[in-house]
Amino acid sequence: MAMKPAARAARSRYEARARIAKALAHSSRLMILEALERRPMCVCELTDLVGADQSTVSKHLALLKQAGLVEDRRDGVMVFYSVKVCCLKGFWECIEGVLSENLKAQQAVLR
Amino acid sequence: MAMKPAARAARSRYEARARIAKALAHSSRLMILEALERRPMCVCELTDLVGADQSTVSKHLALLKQAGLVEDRRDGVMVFYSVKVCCLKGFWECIEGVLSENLKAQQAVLR
DNA sequence: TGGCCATATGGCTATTATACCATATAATGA
DNA sequence: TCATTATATGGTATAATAGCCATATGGCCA
Repeated sequence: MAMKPAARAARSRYEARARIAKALAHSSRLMILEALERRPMCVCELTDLVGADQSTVSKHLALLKQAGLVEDRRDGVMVFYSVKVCCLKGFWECIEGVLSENLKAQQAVLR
Repeated sequence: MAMKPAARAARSRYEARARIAKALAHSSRLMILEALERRPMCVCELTDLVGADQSTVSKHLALLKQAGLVEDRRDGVMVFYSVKVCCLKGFWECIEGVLSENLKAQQAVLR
């Protein structure tokens, strides 16, 4: 049976959201994002930071860019990436909130 | 070469965060979370909502529970799930913020 | 122009995620 | 106890992701 139009619209809204969440769902990308929140950095610097192959980091950056989370600006030979959105604070708070609640729950079990 | 202790600690913090983000990175799970923010629901109800196999929904719920995002309570034959953390609002705001900025950027290109 | 540096992309493999089906488990009531 | 209903789990096929290597691309300077 075909999905009703309203259900289909709701589904695609969740899919759009999930695409953003997926971009945030990798430790290297989280590391990159937090570094870029301090200041723009070139790929080489981020490659050092992450400690993976340059091509791997480049692909992570392409993915973050595709999600609209970062933007790039070429300066000579180097490409500098910077955070594009100003609303990641809520995300970090959410994540840290969950982690601290999980920790509390775990401690309650041990006690 | 071995990673320095500080770098290792930072990495594992990002991995913990990424585990939470991964749990949020699927449209069905986002749909489930938003539904559960309104009220607790049993698996059967969520199965109808999501429109996937019952076993699939059950696995999504197990994953959300494992991440510490929801909790379950058995009531007779049924199991009711509810949102455990109170900090998802920041997440939704973050996601919607990104989506609306992406939309703005897209419109600017067309103009 | 030719060589060099930084970055991006294609190709491949290994791992992980997702879905469904079949079936196990748990609780209830006849 | 047995059948029934709700949920969870194991198996398995397929798709998506992530990593590295090799190489292409783009810009700079001799």
